[in-house]
Amino acid sequence: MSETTTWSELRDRRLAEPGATEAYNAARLAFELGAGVRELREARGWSQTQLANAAGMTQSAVARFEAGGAVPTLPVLERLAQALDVELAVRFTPKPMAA
Amino acid sequence: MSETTTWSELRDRRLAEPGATEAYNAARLAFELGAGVRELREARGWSQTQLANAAGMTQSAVARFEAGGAVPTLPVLERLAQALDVELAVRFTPKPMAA
DNA sequence: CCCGGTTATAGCATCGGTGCTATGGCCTGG
DNA sequence: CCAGGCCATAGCACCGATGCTATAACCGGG
Repeated sequence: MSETTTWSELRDRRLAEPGATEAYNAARLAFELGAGVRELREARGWSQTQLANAAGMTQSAVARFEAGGAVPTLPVLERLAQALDVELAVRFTPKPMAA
Repeated sequence: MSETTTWSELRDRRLAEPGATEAYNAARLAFELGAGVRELREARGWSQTQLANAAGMTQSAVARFEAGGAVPTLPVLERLAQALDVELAVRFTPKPMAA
């Protein structure tokens, strides 16, 4: 994740346009969720294949998701949560304090 | 909808088939999120058109969303949250208790 | 009675996530 | 060296959410 990747390019471009931060935040969410799933999965000692099987998908789908390759949809998140035996919480919370 | 088939019927039916609860939960999430957005919007005294404008979408999209007509995607939720000046929280939480 | 504002719904095009198969690289154990 | 398990990626078809315009229903005030 260094400056040589297209990541920073994309981010800067998106941050440049006003009101484009949402897409960036969504991508960020995807990445964090992927990392979270990976943690939960590894904590259980499962392989991607096992989790995929439990969640009704294939290993490639799990890999893509954990890599943050796409912003996941709520049904998929729900299935993963169910497979990992955790609860998926999606809610609007009052903003902390920032600008 | 409330003529012969009731909500609880639908729920029970879906809960009956194994592995179908995810889709049901996703739909439920869509509905709850739609209601939540409606609350936040009305609390600000905004019209669907105003919110749509602020969120970079059209009134019809907001209406569809509030009606729970489709399971929203994370980018859309992020934009709505930003327009409503709230934070969108999506996370996996340890399950309270089995059911 | 018409008009402006608001919400709901339909129809349609497009974009993107999902699901799948297949493959390659990597490491470990036999 | 070879076999097997694990992960990453590519390519593709399909489905569904999104975005749009247009329209209907409703209600308020002029």
